[in-house]
Amino acid sequence: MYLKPTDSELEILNFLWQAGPSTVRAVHDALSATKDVGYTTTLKLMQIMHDKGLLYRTEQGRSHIYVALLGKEETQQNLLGKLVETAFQGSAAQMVMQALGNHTTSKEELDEIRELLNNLENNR
Amino acid sequence: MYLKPTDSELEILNFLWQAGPSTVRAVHDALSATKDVGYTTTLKLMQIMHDKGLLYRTEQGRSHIYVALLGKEETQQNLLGKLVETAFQGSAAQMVMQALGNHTTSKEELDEIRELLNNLENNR
DNA sequence: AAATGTCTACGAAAAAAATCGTAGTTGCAA
DNA sequence: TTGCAACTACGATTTTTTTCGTAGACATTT
Repeated sequence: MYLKPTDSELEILNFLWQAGPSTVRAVHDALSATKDVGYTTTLKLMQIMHDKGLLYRTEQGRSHIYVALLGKEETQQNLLGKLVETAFQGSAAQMVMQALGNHTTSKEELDEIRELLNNLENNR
Repeated sequence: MYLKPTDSELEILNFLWQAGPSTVRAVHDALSATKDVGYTTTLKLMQIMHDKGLLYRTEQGRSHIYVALLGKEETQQNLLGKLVETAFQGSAAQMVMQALGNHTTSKEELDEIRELLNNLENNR
């Protein structure tokens, strides 16, 4: 069964996806750069995530090294799917239109998307 | 300041967007078709949403008629923007690719998106 | 008029998330 | 060896969200 990470958990996962296996200290230092939060809060969150099976950890001297057990793409997929369902009545296209219409997207990115569209239609 | 609706609140908003001004009864009947929840729960939620300024209401005899104060597109935009930021590092294109790659989208929808892409590039 | 049904209001509890203080361990430096 | 720094564990609290029971008001039915 899939467990939807909370917003705080997602912040931690994001860091771990980008940085790879990390200590609580490393995660906390990164988070506290943008957010006012105590060290033990981050620690506790990561402990809870470990309990839930979202993170794996190994001992490293007197500290722990944590690793994300959820894949980045897998998680993005889940969150996205949920949003499409709950806020866009299941229409991914509807959502895509909104996203493209209102965010600034470079020509390169648009081209990339166009290519994807072509592939999708060809493989239909 | 924008208030992010919770998941339950979003369900109610969805109904109101689709059905227009409605009584608690109407909302509840719709929700309870797919979800097991008591009438007073729906009532309370809508009262809270009213307190928060998410819903407007008028008296109608001994009941109330509720109207969504948040626009549908505006809300979709907000939720989407937040997801792009928190789960896709701000890249809408990245998100679009994931969405299109993994959801079933009809040829018509794909064509519509392609057209949007063309317009976007032309107006650059 | 009495009983029944349908509302709202309101308080409170339950559940889920987030926050943080304190205590205890261990390594390292003075 | 004493003290400081960096960890974890854990309990408790706070905040947010969800849920629902009870009470009171007002129509409608019998």
